[in-house]
This record gives sequence, C-alpha cells and structure tokens, in this order.
Amino acid sequence: MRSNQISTKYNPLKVEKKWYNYWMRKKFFKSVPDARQPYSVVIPPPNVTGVLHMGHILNNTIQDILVRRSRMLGKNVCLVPGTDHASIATEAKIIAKLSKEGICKNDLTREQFLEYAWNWTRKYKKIILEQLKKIGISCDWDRTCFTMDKQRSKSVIKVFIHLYKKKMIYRSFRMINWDPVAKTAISNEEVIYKEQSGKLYYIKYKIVGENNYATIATTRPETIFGDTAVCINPNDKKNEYLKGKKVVVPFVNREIPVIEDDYVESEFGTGCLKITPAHDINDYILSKKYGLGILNIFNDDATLNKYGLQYEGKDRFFVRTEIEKDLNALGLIKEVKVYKNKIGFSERTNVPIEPRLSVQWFLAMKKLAKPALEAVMTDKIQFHPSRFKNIYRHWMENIKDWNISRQLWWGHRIPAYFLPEGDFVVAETQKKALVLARKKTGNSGLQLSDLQQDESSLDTWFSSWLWPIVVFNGINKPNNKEINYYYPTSDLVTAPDIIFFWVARMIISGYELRQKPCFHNVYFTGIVRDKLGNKMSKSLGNSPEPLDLINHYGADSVRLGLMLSSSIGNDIFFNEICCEQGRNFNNKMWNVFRLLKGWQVADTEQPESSTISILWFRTQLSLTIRRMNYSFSKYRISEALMNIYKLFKDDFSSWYLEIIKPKYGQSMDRKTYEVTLDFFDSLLRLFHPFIPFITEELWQFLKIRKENESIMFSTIPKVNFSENWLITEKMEEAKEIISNIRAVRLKKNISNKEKIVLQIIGSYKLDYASVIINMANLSDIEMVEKRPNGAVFFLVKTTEYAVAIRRNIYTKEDLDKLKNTLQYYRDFLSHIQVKLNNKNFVSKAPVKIIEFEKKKKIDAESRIKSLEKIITSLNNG
RNA sequence: GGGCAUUUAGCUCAGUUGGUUCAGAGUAUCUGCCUUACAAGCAGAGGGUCGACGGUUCGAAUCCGCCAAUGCCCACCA
Repeated sequence: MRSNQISTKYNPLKVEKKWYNYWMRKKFFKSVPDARQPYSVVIPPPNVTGVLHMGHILNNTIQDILVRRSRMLGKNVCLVPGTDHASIATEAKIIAKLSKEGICKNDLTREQFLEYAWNWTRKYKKIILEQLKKIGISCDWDRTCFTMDKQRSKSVIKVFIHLYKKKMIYRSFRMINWDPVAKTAISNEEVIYKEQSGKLYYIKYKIVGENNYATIATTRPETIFGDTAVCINPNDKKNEYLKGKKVVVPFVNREIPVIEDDYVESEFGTGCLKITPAHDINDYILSKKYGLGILNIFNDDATLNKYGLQYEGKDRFFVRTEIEKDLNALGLIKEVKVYKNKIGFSERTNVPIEPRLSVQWFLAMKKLAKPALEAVMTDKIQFHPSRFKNIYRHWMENIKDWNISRQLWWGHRIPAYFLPEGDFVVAETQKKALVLARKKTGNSGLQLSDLQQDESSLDTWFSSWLWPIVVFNGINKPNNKEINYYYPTSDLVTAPDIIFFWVARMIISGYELRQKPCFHNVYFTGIVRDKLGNKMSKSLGNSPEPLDLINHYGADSVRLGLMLSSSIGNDIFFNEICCEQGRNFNNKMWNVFRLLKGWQVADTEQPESSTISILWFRTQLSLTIRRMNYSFSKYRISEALMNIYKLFKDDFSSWYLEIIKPKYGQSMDRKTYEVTLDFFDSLLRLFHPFIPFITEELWQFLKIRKENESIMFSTIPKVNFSENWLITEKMEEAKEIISNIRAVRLKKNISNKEKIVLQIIGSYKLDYASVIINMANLSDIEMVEKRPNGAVFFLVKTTEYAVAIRRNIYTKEDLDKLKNTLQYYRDFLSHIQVKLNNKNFVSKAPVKIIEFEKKKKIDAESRIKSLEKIITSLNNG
C-alpha cells in the first residue's frame, strides 16, 4: 500500500460504522461468567422521556473508557445497558403530547393511557439505544433491560412485598408534597426550592368581643379559609393582649383561639402566626399538638373547594390577588411588604407544590440507611471525588421516610388490594390477594371482583434503586450464577444531581436485599454546561444534538474532545471547539499511520540517531504508562488521557518520528521500522479505551491480524523497567539546542532548507550530535577555539555554542539579550548564595535539597563565566 | 441559617507528598513555513504578584487562619 494513495483526511463515519458492526457481529461485547475476574458496570438507564443529551454522552464515554481498559487488562467485562420508564417524567410528556392532539388524560381509561405510554416508550427506547451504539459503547446488548419489563416488574413487586412484610413499607395519612398539575404526591427530593419575590400580607383578625384586632403576617392570604387558630410566642410582650382571646377569620367569620407556642418567633412579622393545619407542615404539627381542627380548602388541582366560599373553583394564585383586593375593601389589610422567600417547586412540572394531607405509602428509611452510610464512610464504597461523602452523609443521617406512592398511571402499580370493608391485603397477583383476603376476613365467598387494586403507582426510583441487582435477575432468583458472579458491580458512573434519588438508595437496597455493596466505586461526572454556564438541557434548547456532533466529527472526536475538557467532579463548559480538537488529533493519528505505511524498508544499518531516539522514546513511553496507571487508579481519566495525548503529539510525532524518518528517497532500516511499529501498536492500545474506532482501524491494518482478533482484546502495555534517565536528560538538552537553532533561523530569516553549521566554543563534548544535525538541518558541528565571525551565541546548560552561517547575523539586539541573560544569572546566583548562607536552611533542609542548591550554584557560575566570555568576545569583534 | 467546593495566562483548566516537570497544558493571539505523513499541519514567540491579607516554615500556588467573589447541596421562619 503506497501512502499517497490513502486520503490525507481521516473519514470517521465509514470506519466507525464498520467496526461497530464488526464488534456486534462477533459478539465481542458479550460476557458470560467464567474463571476470570469479573468487571461489571450497569449504565444509569436513560429515561425514555426523549433522546440523549450531552450529559449522557459524557457519562457513557467515561463508562466505556473504564470498561474497555478493564477488558484490556484481562477482566471479564460486562457493561449492562437499559432504559428507565421514568414514571412521572414520561407521563408528563405523554400528557403534553396528548393535549396537543386534543386528548385529555381524564378522557382515557387507565388501559388506554398505558397503550399510549407503551408506544411512546418503544419509540424512544429504540432511539436511545441506537444513540448509545453510535458513541461506541461496548455494552452486552443481549442484556438490555427496561425498568418495567416483565422480569424487572416482577422484581419490584417482590421487593415491595418483602419490605411490607418486614413492616418497613406502611400506609399512612400524612402531609406530603402535592403536585397540583401532575395531581400526584411527590417525594421530598423531587421538590426544588427556589427563591421567589413575593409579598408578606399583614391581615387584621378581629378579636371576639373587642373592638381591637390581632394582626397576622402571611405570604399566603388565600389559605385563611383553612385557619383553625392564631399562635403567638408565650414570652412575647407586645402580643400579650391576645392571650386567651378568640379572633374571627375574615369572610368565614369563624371564631378561632389564640394559642401560645415557642415555635413562633416574636420578631418575625407581627409575631402572630395564623395556623392552617391542612396546608403547612408546621401548622399541622402545631394542630396535632394542641388538638386543633384541620380544614382542607383545596381541590387536587389547587383550586379552592367549598370552604373557599365565593372563591370556590378558583386557582390559588388567582385567589391570592383577589383576596388582597377584597380584604383591602374591608379595611383588613394593615400593610403589604415585598418579601423574598423560598418556595418549593415540582421537579417535573415546575409548579409550586402544595403541602397536602393525604394517605400514601411510605418506606421507613432510618434502619435501612445504617449499613449504607457506614459503607461509604469507611470507603467500602468509594466516592470519586471524595467530597461527595459529606453530602451523602448529611442526607443519610437526616433521612426521612420515603413516600413511594404516586397518583400516576405510568409505573408499577402498587400491589395492594382493598376489600369492600376498606381493609387491604398485599400480594403479588390478584389471585394470591384473593386467597389472602379470604383468609384474613374468614369470608370464603369473596370474589376477585370484590378486590380493588390500589390506583397508585410506585415512585420511579423504587425500581431504579434495584438496578444493579435486577439486571442480573437477583430478586427473582437470588442465587443465580450471574448475580453471584457479577455482583457487587465494580464502578458506577453518574451525575451528582441524582446522588439521593438513585445512588444512595441503590446502596441501601444493596445492603437490604443482598447484604453487600452494590458497587465498589462511584465516579461522579460533572454537569455539562454551555458557554454561559447554564446546564445543557432539552428544555433550554442549548444542548447540541449529540448525533449531529457525531455525524459531523465522528464519535472518537466527540469522545476525545469531551474527555480533554472534563476533569473529575468538575462541571464542564462545553464548546464545540473541543470536538474539533478531537477530530484534528484523530487525523494526526491517521497520518502517522500513512507515514509508517509509506516507508520503504531495507536491511541497512541503523543510524545512531535512531538508536538513541528508540532508547529515549522507550523510556518516555514507559513513564507515560506509569503515569496513566496512577491516574486511572485515582479515576483521573482526563489526566490519563492528557498524558498519552502529549506523548503521542509531542514525543512520538514531533520528535521520535522526525528523528527516525528517512530522507526522501531513502529506505528505513528494518530494525528501526519494526520497533516503530511496536511503539505505534502500544500507543494505539493505550488510546483504545478513549477512541475505540480509529484505534481498531489502524491496529487492524498495522500488521496482519488473525481472524477474530481485535484491539479490544489486546493488552494495555506494561511499564518497561529499563527506563533510562540519563538518555532522557541528554535528549532534553539536545531538544533545547535544536529549538534554539530553529528560533535563530526564524528570527534571522534563514530558511529551514538551508543547511547551516553549528559551532561550539571550547572543548565541550556535545551529546547526541547526530540527532541535532538531523533535526536542526545542520551540515556540520564544529569545535572552534574562539568566536566565529558574526555568529549569535546561546547558552544551553553548561554548553556554549554558536550557530554559524556564511552571513553576518549578529546585531546589537542579540548582544543586549545576552547581557540581560547574564544579569538574570547574576541575580539568580546571589539568591542561591543568600539561601546557602542561611544557617537555618543549611541545618534544617534535607541534604538532597542543599546538594541541589549547590549544583544550581555551580551551574549558574558556569553560565555566567561563559556568558562573560562570549560578551567580551562579541565586544572585541 | 448550616455545609461543601471553586478562584492559576485573553478563554477553559492541570498542578499528587511543601523543594527536583513549578509556575504548566489546551485554546486563542503574533511571526515564519503549502518542509514528500498531517495546513484538520509544522516550527518559533509573547502572555500570569497562582483572588486579598495575615500566619506556620529554612522554604508556600501547595499547609493553617481570616476576608472577598462565584457556584452547588441541605434546612419547617410564616
């Protein structure tokens, strides 16, 4: 193959498609338990709400890097893909879609709605899985799961029953967060608090039997219909006049008592608080404490019910503005202040949540949390970066019972069956429920039709929290070979915003259901943001379509670009330029391949410069492998990538290849050629986890490969213990000389093509002359007694040398520069001298450091001497 | 109100055990090159009181304290 017949531009699309198909066809991602060490990862199942965004690309790239590397380290890798039904989020999407078609959820039966939901799910599941494949992710696709497929659903119900039997799941009448748009309860974690600018209304309640008023301060005047008391602090002097009195609620004219409790802060507002037990958690607590009545004034869509009198059927916010007017008309508003407070919004529908009393299902968390907390605090499960431990601990130590029921249709229906008398039984199926019910009631005449299944569904996280177990069918068959082999899984890669929703609960379920951690490491990615720092999301429309990026740059380029700009735990500010950088790099790799393939090989002698650079590069390679191993052990993936990236671009391409490259028309010696191919092979293998496609392509064509061979199953190169530091040091010196000579060429307008002579004053032995001659395009290096005519001098370490050419290129500017350099070294020397004269330094610093300072001193002295000599010489010339 | 994190070149960020890769990378900028692998490239250059102040230390970008700005998490002040 002649190199010039291959395109100079790498075309990723064809290549990526070809190799992904090849890997799939050969079932290279497949994993079955065997004698090797397992390395299992479950991907965070994307929601079937829509297509993937940049966060998914980042997340899945990281996972794929980790698993591909582990595969190449000889482990039995199993990466399990799947999707999440995302109960509330998907249901909201479907309702939105239906409403566009003029269909209202209430017009449909549960079954009809679910049919829509399944169609939706099928559609997006397919798109999502295809997108994942485009990224190059090496999942065992035969294992693809869905949180609501048969096996998973069965597992979820089993777990529910298990926890119910242990009395950890219970049904209770409580104040919960109510989403009035989705018309469902949601958990505390689904409430997002945002600061809002609102008003604080000072409303006068007439004191019974007096011509005086109590003034209460509230942000929610529309709730006065639900007031059952007014509360003051018992030590509040200014409100003492209210003690033991009764006041009248405006409009309703209900008489309510004034009670006293420490909870009220005298300094806030008027120090007088209205108690609305049905719509505020604190008021509810007080009402229970003092035996006050509870009045629910809202319908489930947050319009007022009949207790709202003339406002019945009106929305809460509309009523708020109306009631302000109406109270004003009655002269009952003392004042209205602008007030900022935090209001809870529903994560999904983004409407203010309404605290509401309701019967829901809860999971008791305190006991469950204990082993899960301990596991993370003792690093049995390691968080990367570790600072997330604190966040986790705080949540776990203050954990509240989890409201797991939702008034939604799309999800796992709660397996509770109500009997005609209101009692209920919990069972896996309706048939089993009937058996239980007959037994419980003693009524053998009960029929299936007498049982009414709970209408609610389970929180979507109640299925995803079982993910690492259920993907291996560990609930239905707790002792199957797969779960015993793959569980605990190795790493979890996820975004920190679902640490409570998902990560913490998975750890909890892992200990409860399998008495083991569900994974060993958790890697928290950053959040992908746009240039302005906004989180990239579909709704904001600031996220590029990942497929467009992949089609434009290639998956390897997108992967590379993302990883180069994302350090662990930090948010990444995505800029498409990074994909360009990735593409450019891949193109470089492609061209290295073209170069290698274009060489003519002959049995000639190896040039000295090649011998040297091979030894040098071998050390650099080994050093890089060590650094990468270290970085990976700390999960610093970008750092690992940066190491190999620089090695490839700088050391390998710019130096090594340029040194060994034969001149035009000449052949390369076989020995160097073989070694170079091996180097390239190693580089490809080190790169493979990051950029799987191009590395496979080049690796396959670098040498003749066997049938069924793939770089996927080659090994990560090992550290070479014959690292040679002396060569590295000398090579660095040679590189510096070469760079200096190049700089002189540029400055003095000497063409790179023109061969020049390097002259060295004195008897200094220059190492690696052959490399310098080659790379700086010298015709010769000469040793001279004194300054050659018109040459410019530079210093490298203790060497003094000159670039001498036929023209006079010396100027006053050059001399000034040398003088400045001299001054720099004189200052430097005196600085070291002060340090060495410091008794404290000499007595306290380690010997090694003192020796180093002395060495620096000698070096500086030598440079000063040389510079003085050269400057004198120049002045005389 | 409590907690966590961030602040280093115009921009985006590395910098592990205090000294020996210590002030670094990518990108942008400027200069010169269409050099037989690559212009999606090569070579070279400029650019930073390491947020402020104080402390510990022989020695601080690094450790401690305090302050400032920014971001995130948690929390029932109506």
